[in-house]
Amino acid sequence: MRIEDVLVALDNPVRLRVIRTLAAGEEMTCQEILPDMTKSSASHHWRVLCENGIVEQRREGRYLYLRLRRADLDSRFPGVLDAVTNG
Amino acid sequence: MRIEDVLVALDNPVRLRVIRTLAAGEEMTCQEILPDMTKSSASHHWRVLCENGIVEQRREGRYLYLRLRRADLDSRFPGVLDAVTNG
DNA sequence: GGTACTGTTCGACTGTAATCGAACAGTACC
DNA sequence: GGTACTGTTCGATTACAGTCGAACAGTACC
Repeated sequence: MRIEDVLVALDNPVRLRVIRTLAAGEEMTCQEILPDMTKSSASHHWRVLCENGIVEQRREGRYLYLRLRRADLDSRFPGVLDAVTNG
Repeated sequence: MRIEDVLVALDNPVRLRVIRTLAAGEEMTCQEILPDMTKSSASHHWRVLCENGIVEQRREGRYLYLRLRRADLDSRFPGVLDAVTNG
């Protein structure tokens, strides 16, 4: 988990919104998080968030649940996630 | 000082290198920090770093000294700068 | 004033990320 | 099997950031 990758994922208004949404509650389905966005665009952001270690997925039937990797991020880069979510 | 702006400034390998260089020592002249880069390109990065609150400038004759705004960043977003500099 | 230096600004080019629609794969349910 | 839904992948378009060279502004020093 490299800070460079985390920063790539964080430097985007859509992904920042996703992270803040996930930080507020528990795991959510993709459509719950970005209902207004095209599925292809949203899928692109899921991939970036996953590959860069911000989020992990859980498949349940045809639904995909996203969950913030808060513990991993807090232990590896303490303060970063708080800075993002607290503004 | 918004976290969004800070993240924009941090998501770039050149600027990350500048920040780490400045974090190691004290204030430095522009040319000391990026001796290998075109002046116009370097100047572009100074502007981003300044406008987004990462760095402050001090003019001395024809030299420009850059200094990391460590105290401001640490108090506003504790942990972020450490995450960047410590890897 | 003239020369040498530091950094800025401008225009142009290039590469890449974000976006979309359409086609697809997988699952659920009838 | 057929239909409906979730999310992925592909190709194409668009917008923007990074880069460069050239011209410029300001300072220093002779």
